[in-house]
Amino acid sequence: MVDKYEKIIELAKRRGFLWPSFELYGGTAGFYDYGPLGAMLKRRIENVWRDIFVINEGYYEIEAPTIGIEDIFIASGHVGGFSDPLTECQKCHEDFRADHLVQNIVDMPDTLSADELTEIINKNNIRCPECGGKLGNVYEFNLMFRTSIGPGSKRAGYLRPETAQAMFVDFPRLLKFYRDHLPFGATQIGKAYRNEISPRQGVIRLREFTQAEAEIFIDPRNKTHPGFKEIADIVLNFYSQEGQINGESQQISIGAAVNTGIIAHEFLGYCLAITYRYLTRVGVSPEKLRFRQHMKDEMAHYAADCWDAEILSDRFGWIEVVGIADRTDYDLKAHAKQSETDLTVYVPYDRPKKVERFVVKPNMAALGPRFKGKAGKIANALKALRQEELSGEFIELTIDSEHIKLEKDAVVFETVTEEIHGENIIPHVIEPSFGIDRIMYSLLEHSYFEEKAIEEGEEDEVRIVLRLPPQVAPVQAAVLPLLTREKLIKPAIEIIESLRKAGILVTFDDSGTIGRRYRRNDEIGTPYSITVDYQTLEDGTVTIRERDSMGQVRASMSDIADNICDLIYRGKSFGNAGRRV
RNA sequence: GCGCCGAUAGUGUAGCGGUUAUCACUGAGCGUUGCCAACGCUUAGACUCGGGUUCGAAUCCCGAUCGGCGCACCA
Repeated sequence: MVDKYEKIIELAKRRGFLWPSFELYGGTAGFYDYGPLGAMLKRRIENVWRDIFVINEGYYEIEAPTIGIEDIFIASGHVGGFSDPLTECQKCHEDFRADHLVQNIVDMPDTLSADELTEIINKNNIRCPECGGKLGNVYEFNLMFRTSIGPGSKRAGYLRPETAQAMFVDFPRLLKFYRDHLPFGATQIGKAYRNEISPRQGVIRLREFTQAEAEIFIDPRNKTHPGFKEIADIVLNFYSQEGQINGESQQISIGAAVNTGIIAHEFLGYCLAITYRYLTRVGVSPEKLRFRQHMKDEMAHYAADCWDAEILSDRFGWIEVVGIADRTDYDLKAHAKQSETDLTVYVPYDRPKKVERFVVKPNMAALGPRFKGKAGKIANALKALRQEELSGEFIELTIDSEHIKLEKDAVVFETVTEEIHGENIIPHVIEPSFGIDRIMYSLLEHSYFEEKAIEEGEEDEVRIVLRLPPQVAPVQAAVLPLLTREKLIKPAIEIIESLRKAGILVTFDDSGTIGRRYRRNDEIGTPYSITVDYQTLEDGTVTIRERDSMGQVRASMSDIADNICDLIYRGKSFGNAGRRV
């Protein structure tokens, strides 16, 4: 049985969307090349993402190295947490999580090093749970690709396992760029790398893949979104925590989902909405799309709420293509700690707050000469005292088990009223994270149709057509002379030139019959075919043929580029592109 | 990593120890062709890799690689 996955992969290979990498040398699992059409399709998918997140939401794009230094991934937890301690049975060669094997013997097995785990296994004579064989030395399998920076191996570098970290690391710069105002966001589209143990399923699980991520920094006390009203009525297919327990999803509006607490807050709801708009705009079928909430135990401990956009695929079922999480202040805190840098935002109050503060000022001019080296300690001890303790005739202190008695003029204190104009807060981070490769595969699958040709007397001809949205189709128009005649080729070339000047990717094809050429273009999703015939020579008109309906209109050659641009980018209906034929 | 199955032109396939590796589609060229995979002629193109058995291997055996499925893994 040939399923849709096989058909897509076969088409993708044959027509130049996806090729296994290094195929000449036998290929390597987990790597794919994007061929000429695939690269263009991917670029267009990314550009729609840019249009939404960068241009319309205003989250500027940055570009950081794909290699990161060790500190970053210590802070992010990938150095310590993105690996598992494994031990292999010497007899049956089964791999086991070493920390799981010793969890009944020691308290915190996940804090132990590989060597410590090996020792514990040997001491306690732990054997293979499967066959009772001897277990080998414990080793850390980290899913990051490690390399070294510069000569030697002193400075470790890692290929980034996600694009997100750069936005956290650049936080102080971004904050200045956005002139100290929350909320703001930054995005990145780029490669990420994970050394998967056993990648499979084509482009669904890759060792090198493309992410499009946004990190949006918001005020933790205000998780509303100014654009929420505008999207509140959008109905999505929700698969909530509760829904998963009951095994059913529900169709409700985002507004209702936020009001009833299914979605934690407006900002996440808004991100779900733009994710929905994005995915359907690039060609994902809405009925094969759902938003699944992470279960409590599935969510990272620091996350406030997390939703995945999942797409239904023929072979793999529901696959995760987008993750949308409220990561709270976890990442900024982690980097603040690791870098010993303040990663907070000063947020002014609407009105300054009056705060009463008790201020103690030790009289250092008196304490210094009298206590010499101890003066500092005494001063600090004085500052810690309360008003009652300072108000007596004498002040008594014990410093380093030495009793000290001071006159009351050793210190001045007062209660001052200060105006506080704001405070430093650690923003919370909303992270929509898109897997571009998976999205591209999904929309190939959702765009792929086989149609029975309706010609009479013909055998069961099947028309393969890729119904990609015109704005992401790699080839946007084909120009076809009806016959291979010099007279017809000449105007065709003129048309090609005008389309190219307008930024339209266009192909020329005069090989084979016109029907064959239409079919070739249907298969790669070319939305429009422009055919030059003998009437063109008489009145300067051509036919435009629409991929999906196979209908045709006759339109003027003189403004053909504008006409095609309107069809592709500006939502002009095909019927308005010319006179029906 | 483990187990099972598989790998032949661009694609899909036949061949399962013995000529020059089958067929279809596809691609290219020429002719023909007045709008949906027409036709004729010409032409291009493959046994995943490495060992072994054998007089002889695409075919049998072993290993590797890749792919599919199941297990494990998927912060």
